[in-house]
Amino acid sequence: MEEFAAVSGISRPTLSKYFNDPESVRQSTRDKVELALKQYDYRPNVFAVNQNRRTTRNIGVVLPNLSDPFFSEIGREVELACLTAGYSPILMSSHGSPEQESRNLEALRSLKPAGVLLAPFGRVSDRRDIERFSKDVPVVLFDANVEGLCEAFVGTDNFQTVDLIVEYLCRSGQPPCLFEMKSPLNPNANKRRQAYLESMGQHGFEAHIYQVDGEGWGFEEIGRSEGGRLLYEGRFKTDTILCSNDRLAIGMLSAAYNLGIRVGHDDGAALRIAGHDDHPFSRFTSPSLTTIAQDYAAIANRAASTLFNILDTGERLKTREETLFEGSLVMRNSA
Amino acid sequence: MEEFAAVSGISRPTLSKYFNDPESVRQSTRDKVELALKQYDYRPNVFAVNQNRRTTRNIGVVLPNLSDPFFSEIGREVELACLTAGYSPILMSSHGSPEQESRNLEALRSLKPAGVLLAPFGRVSDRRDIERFSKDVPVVLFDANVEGLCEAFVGTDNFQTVDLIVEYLCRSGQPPCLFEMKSPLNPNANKRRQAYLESMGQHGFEAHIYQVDGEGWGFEEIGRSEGGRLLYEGRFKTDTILCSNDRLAIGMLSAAYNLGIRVGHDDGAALRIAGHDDHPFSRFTSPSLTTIAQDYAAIANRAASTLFNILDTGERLKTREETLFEGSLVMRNSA
DNA sequence: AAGTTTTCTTTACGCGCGTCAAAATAATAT
DNA sequence: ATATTATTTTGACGCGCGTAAAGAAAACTT
Repeated sequence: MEEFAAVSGISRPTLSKYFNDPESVRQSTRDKVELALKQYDYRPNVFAVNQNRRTTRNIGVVLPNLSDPFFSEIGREVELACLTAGYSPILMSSHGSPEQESRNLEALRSLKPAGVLLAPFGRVSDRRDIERFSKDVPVVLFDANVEGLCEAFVGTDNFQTVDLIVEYLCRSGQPPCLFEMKSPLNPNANKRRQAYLESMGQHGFEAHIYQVDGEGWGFEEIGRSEGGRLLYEGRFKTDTILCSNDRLAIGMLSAAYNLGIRVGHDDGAALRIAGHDDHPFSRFTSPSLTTIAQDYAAIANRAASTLFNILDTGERLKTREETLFEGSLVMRNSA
Repeated sequence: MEEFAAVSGISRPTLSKYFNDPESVRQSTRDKVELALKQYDYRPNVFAVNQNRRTTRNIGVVLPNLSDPFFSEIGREVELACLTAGYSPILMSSHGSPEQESRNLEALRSLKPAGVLLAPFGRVSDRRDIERFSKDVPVVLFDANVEGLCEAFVGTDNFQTVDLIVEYLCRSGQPPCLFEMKSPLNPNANKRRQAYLESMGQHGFEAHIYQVDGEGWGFEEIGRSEGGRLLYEGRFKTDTILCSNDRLAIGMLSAAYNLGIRVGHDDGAALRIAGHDDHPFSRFTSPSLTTIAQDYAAIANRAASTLFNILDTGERLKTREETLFEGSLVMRNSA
């Protein structure tokens, strides 16, 4: 930097100022720097820069599971938003393990991130770890909520979306049963169950909930084996099944196919299956999956901009914000 | 560190030595440090540490597209291998864009990584950028090769895998046609075409290759629209189609379903479809997809250990290594 | 026990940059 | 043209650690 200061004709402290914020120096000097920058391609040493700053321009992006295309897509949106705002996103996947989530936060700590965008596991997350971390670093949650923690939460209004699809299913055929896991990892699943009950009540139909065992992130497999078993045994009270998420639905579609049950909304079909999330693969299932599309982009951008606001003003939010976006019905062939 | 040296009764330089490599100090002092470590939870400042080292213990892991579950799974394996070996993986996705790949390498440069594990785009990658980067940092390629560049390449033997599935298909029914994209981004696709031609020749059958237009990473969509068109027009010369990868096959299965064509290897079926890669979703398609399983774990671990060897010895490989693992046939219901 | 080897302590410098205070300069206002 | 304000320069210190040299201490050898 010393050398670059020499050749650019600008003093080192001013250069330092420039690299921290180009707008903070006079136009004429900015031009000089940028001219020299073209000839000598100097770049400040990341480590030296960050050593002296109390906080960096890094943003931690922590996702529960990158192997799930849902998260990798929303992660991409978030990453992009960080880049656009001049921050450096650091992507971390917790690989389906809440312990890894805590470890990721701990690892982030030493990178002194300016803020963190966290899609937590929810109920399974270690509340204390998240709480402790968010004391030191501003955290905005998205996708899954952890009640009362962190600066803000951005997600989808499950009551709106579930009502949307329940209403559609009731209107177009038999009222739906709900198919879900017995002990959902995800708070959204619980919201959706409540929403289902509420919505069925409003429409004057009896609710039927089918909960199956299964652990971990193998939703498709659970949907296929357990959902298939229920189908085989003829346990569902109606011919319409609303799955708590698309991955369960994908598994159940697979099971139905193997059992020779025709799924769809046309005359020859014996079963309707619907999902939730508009998973990237849901348009390629056989038949294609009727589902609810969450507004990935809106959620990601709002979460990011909420965080950037906190960072810009330099002060935490006085009251915790919760923003819920509406989803939309995606009508395909399975229901 | 000064303070921690005081309370632990160890001099600061020795502490520094300990943190660089705990094995490098005497057992008794190691115990003292670790005892003190429990009471005072001191951790060296990452940035200060890396500022002084010419190279860090960071490993860049660059993948072409995290939205593809194939890559996210192999990425996970690689990450794990790095962690186990005591390195810090830094995951980067190029989001389907070769330009982003170059940008990722450029961004990695300032993090002074000890080495990089790169799954390149292949033909579309910017050879010069990769070449220039690998001059400064040891790079091991995996999944897709870039001829002659970097220290080593680890992947799958497409000639073995394609021959395996071609042989199976020929033996169990009509010989397969090959379905692929016109201008594949990926060198593996080209290898597979060659392998298909070779294998068909060996088995004494006529080869039929169907190449379709389409750009980008929407393989499923291309498989469905273009593959569906070919199916609809009855263009395939045999009733067996080998898709260049699973994602194309998934799209084509979807198309076949929509056209009312029954896919499978039993009597009532009119079409057989096979894929390549054992994509995480291939077991949940309708019907489930017969395909080739690559040995993700072996590839990831070999790529990682090759890199670690280079880092440990401190010297580049004299001759570029190419390691190809064999894949295995996964017989399911689609063929 | 004396000599040898290994490991540790002391002391000191430097990495590349952020940042502060005082002085110098440039831009703007009167 | 002079006073005022905004910006830059000079000079200097410190961040937290790696690392080198020389001497002290501990461990091992025979």
